[in-house]
Amino acid sequence: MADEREARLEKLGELRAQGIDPYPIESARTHTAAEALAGYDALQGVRITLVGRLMQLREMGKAAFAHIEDGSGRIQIYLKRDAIGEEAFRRIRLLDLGDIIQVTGTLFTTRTGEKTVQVEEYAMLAKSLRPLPAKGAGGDLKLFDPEVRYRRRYLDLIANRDEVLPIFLTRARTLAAMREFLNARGFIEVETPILQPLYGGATARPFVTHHNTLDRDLYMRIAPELYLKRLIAGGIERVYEIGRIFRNEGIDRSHNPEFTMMECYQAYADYRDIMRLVEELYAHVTERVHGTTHITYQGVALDMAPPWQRVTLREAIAEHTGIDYEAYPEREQLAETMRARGYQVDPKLGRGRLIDDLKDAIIKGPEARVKGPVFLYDYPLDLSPLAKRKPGTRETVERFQPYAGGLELGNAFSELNDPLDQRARFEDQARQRAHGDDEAQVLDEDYIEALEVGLPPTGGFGGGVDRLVMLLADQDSIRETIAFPTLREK
RNA sequence: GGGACCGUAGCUCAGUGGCAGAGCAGGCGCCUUUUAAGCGCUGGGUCGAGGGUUCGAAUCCCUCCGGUCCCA
Repeated sequence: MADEREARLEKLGELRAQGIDPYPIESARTHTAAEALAGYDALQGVRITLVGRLMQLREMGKAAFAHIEDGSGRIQIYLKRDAIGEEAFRRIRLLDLGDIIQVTGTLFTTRTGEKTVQVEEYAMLAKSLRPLPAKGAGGDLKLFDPEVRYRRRYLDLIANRDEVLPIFLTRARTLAAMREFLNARGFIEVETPILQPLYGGATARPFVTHHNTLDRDLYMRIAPELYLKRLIAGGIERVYEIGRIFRNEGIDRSHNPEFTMMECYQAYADYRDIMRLVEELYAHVTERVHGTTHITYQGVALDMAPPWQRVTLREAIAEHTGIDYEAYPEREQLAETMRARGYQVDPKLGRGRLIDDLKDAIIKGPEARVKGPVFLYDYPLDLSPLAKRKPGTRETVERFQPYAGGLELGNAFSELNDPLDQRARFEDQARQRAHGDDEAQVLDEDYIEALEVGLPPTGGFGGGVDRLVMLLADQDSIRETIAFPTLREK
């Protein structure tokens, strides 16, 4: 047959001609495949009805073996002419791999020892019109083309279920464990605007959209931060939000334009309190997902149990690169020192961004020395316009980032609550923007007004959920953790 | 943004200037405990798209589209 879809359409037509609805409403499952296998002894002689996708079919003249797979797993079925009747047996030729069927019968064990349903009746539940990825060596379906896997994730889940499904289960458990932990500590889950008149809370370019009735542009949020802190100002002392955020930037193994962020804020806390919160949160989530805090990420053993190592950014960079950036207070001095040690220096980047590059050099890539889990803390002020200055310093803020396995997991600080300082920081950002940095943050008058009403001393954290799932599922690409990652339009 | 590599049947892949191939999947036939079932026969291609070089292009060149990896 030239076209398999045509062949399947013909079979569909034959079913209809025989008065059989190929897409009936009713199904009547009594057990899942896993329940049938697990309850084999108790189910002896009991008529059970299972459903599932037809994954294999081996016809043998007057009998046929097949495997069906439901959400719980796979089970073999045996279709014997003498058991199902002449007419039903002839109808087997109208079955195709991929069809979703229902079988009723009793359990038995074959000569080769496989628990199997001896079918008495079967019915079509949904006719499949397109072929599945084919069996390869070992009898398993094969689908390797990443483009097909991401664009048509359903095929990926059908063909690569054992590898792919656990990742999404890890994702679900991660989210549930986060909420469990935060709820238990009195954090209130809230939802704040995704469509924002101004974007803020992070250093990134936004997606712009348009509201027709208001006839104005709105921005997809790049972070929920400024709204969550408004709620803290309103007296909700512990808040968190888990939701999608959008950053108009490149796509690579650790970046997707839309991704999931968890941000939490706690009044009357500072960044040291938040460090303890974060390490306990991550240990709890790891424990819930894996049953232990000991994990392996890309071959590196990590223990997520508190306390995590704490190293100042300055010390970490000095130890692993030999460059003490505090010794080079001017941008050009630092740039010269970096060039002398073989680092590429982007002439457009300011001093803070150069320090950021040094940080990446010790964390990411094959040369990375810092495996973690670790908190790097005390960051340059000009990179952190929403963080509070460290007492006794001029250019350092109370900020930290957790890292594990080379992954940047989040960002936290003692929140800047001085409205006058905040205004000055925004104005500095505006100057950086005027110098061509289109990721610099924009001044948000309404947010400053909230600070003027009064934001208590507050510690906050924002963490990437997708990256945490990468860590916990031992995946090296964020695309494996997102059901439908962003791809170019084909 | 730069570089390298990849795109051939439903899937996984060979083929690198001379008739478009294999395994599995599909179709037909045989087979009543098989399980990568087996045996026999068999259909299936815009070689990502467009342009160029050549007597001749899946193969060489250019542009574009999509993907992967590395770098920024």
